[in-house]
Amino acid sequence: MGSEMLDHAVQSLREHGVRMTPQRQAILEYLVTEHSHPTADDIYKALAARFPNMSVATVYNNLRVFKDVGLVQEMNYGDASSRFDFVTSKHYHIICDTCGKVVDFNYPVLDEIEAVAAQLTGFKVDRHRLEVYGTCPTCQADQSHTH
Amino acid sequence: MGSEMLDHAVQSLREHGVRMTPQRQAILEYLVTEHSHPTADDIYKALAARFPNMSVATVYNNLRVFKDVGLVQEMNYGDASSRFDFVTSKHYHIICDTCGKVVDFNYPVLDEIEAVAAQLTGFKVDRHRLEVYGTCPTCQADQSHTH
DNA sequence: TCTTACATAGTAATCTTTATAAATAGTGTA
DNA sequence: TACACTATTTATAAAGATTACTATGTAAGA
Repeated sequence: MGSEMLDHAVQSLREHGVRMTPQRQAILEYLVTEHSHPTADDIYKALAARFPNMSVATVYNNLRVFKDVGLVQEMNYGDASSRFDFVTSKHYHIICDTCGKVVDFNYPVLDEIEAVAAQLTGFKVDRHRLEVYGTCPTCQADQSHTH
Repeated sequence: MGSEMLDHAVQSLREHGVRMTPQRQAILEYLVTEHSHPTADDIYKALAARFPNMSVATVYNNLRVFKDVGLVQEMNYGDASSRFDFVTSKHYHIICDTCGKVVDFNYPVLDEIEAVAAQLTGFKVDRHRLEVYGTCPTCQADQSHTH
């Protein structure tokens, strides 16, 4: 299941003339396997055991490559580091203000707002970005206890 | 007109126990007057003439204060600096991928997606964030010339 | 006016991300 | 399989944005 997505991703990279290296493979695997919306540093730390000499720059380089090929989506919240999400199907994100957890949820793609924006502003629209913010169930529970 | 919003903002700050200083006043004025979605550095540079000794930290401190009181919204795109927008009425933003220009456009507030997200994930929803990306008319023209 | 806590200035420090250059290692081809 | 070409990695420096810190200054109420 995950392996299928991985194979597809590798093939997609090959078609773009991107070479496969062990580090690249590992970063990709991590993104496919974990659904944790990791930061570059998360990935770096997670793979430190297998690749003690891997550079942080390698993580960033590869994330950029994946992004350029369209395999990965970069998300940037406020002050913190960017988070990276392996693109599977169309979904939006909801983010916990307290603990930072990111959860996917499905919702029909908002094509209409793109059309309206284009009409009102004269922009040629490429894409949009939508995120919902709030408090996750866990943090809600914590808050009522502490209170 | 702008003065009314300014007065209201100052009053709102007073109610939150925030002191008014010349620097704070100036930063607030700038945000109300300009509709340019400035970065912290934009503001710093714009006020350098009037406040030659003002620190960048002061700009950041005040922007945070304004944000905490709800007067200002912080927007963060990819790698660049955060941009700050004085909150007037409900509107969304469209951003040019080429030159970075930010333009407001009006669209009915998407309350529904908040409700759906809450139901699907169990989050207590607070707000959402929506941005459209594309190419502004100016950059579209430039691109067809260069081509 | 006096007092006190908050704000500012100035600077150092932190954090994230990118740039650079030399060393390394994929991948197609002979 | 060996070679050559070039992308990739590593290591480190550097850049850029934002925050932390501390002494000094100042707004605002008594």
